[in-house]
Amino acid sequence: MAESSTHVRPGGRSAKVRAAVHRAVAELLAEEEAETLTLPAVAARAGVHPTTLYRRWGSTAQLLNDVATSRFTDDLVVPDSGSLDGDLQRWLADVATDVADPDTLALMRATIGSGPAGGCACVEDRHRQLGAIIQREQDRGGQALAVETAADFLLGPLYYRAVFTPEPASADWARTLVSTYLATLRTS
Amino acid sequence: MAESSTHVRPGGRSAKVRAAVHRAVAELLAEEEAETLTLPAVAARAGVHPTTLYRRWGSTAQLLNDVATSRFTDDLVVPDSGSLDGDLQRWLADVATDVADPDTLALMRATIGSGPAGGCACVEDRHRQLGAIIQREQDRGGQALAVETAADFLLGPLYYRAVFTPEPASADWARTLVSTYLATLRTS
DNA sequence: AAATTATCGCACTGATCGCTGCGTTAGTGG
DNA sequence: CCACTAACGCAGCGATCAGTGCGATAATTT
Repeated sequence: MAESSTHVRPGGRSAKVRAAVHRAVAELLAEEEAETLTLPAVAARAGVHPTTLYRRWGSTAQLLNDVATSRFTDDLVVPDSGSLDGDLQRWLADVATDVADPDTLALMRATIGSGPAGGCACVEDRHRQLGAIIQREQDRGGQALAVETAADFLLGPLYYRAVFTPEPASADWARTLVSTYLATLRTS
Repeated sequence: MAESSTHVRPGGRSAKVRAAVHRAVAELLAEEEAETLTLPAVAARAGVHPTTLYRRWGSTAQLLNDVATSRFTDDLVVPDSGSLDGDLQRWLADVATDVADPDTLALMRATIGSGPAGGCACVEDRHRQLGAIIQREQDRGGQALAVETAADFLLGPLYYRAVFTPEPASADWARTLVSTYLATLRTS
């Protein structure tokens, strides 16, 4: 409603505040328990007045959602290795490395706990990237894979290990996972 | 430290308070956002004085961990269907049904967000059950499977769907997952 | 049955959170 | 360069949270 009347102002200061707040959230989650992640605490760490946070984000849930969406959305274009196998190996290894970082993991946990939509914000972009890889294979003349099924078998175990087990998966493990998955496709 | 001098007292009242508090946590998580899950709020819902919660649990993180451990630990013995396939199908379908419940999901999200050990508390017992099923197959003379790998392929996609996607998996989908997994084992 | 002690309820205090007007600063368009 | 307005800082106000002695209750032991 009235989307033309609200002039968004992404200029210097707003962007700077936003970046400082995002960094503060990441830092606090990295060093302390999620319990202490309150708006005044984030404001103090970011060197920003608490009022700003109450106005722009309103609650820690919305703030976390914003941070997570921003953090887990990269314009990264997966390099074309020429084959589906190569593309998936490289991509999933990168994802595994990213998820293995304790700080990243802390952000994911907090975001998941902030609400029902929290989990989606963490993997939304990964789904998009996986879809792009599969689409590329299809354009190459290869088989057409279901994105959902591929996500279940590739992202599923990866994120499961990260969130539900004491130690996350490695990049090598991710590559093995891709090989196993593709082998399954050939035999079925 | 002096573990023999502190007599644990699981008698009537303590157990009653504990049950009321656990129920209150589940109720509040089911109907409200996780943000409002504070110790006084839980106490009010449970009809218990807040002081009791501060003394026995100390923080919402520890309380959630206790509730989750209790909730996701059932002495349920998986019925012996005679085959690994049957055992797994039945068991994973039950797990899927359990995880598909919105209230259960809310408890899981909150527990994950409460700390690094939160996720483990949710699946610890599932791992134990899976191990028991695999051990039974081995005793039957069947193949010896790695529990970790089986968990990756079975629990992984299931919990991934539940936590990271808008709608969780169904029992039928879980059964299909078991079939696919066992087929993979035969061809490798 | 009486003594013991773990556990809970009550009253109370400081600290902090969530939030709201109001003035000021700094990007944006003419 | 100037007007305009979105965004931020400041001061301050309830409300609630986290935590602490102290007495009462009830489970356990002797």
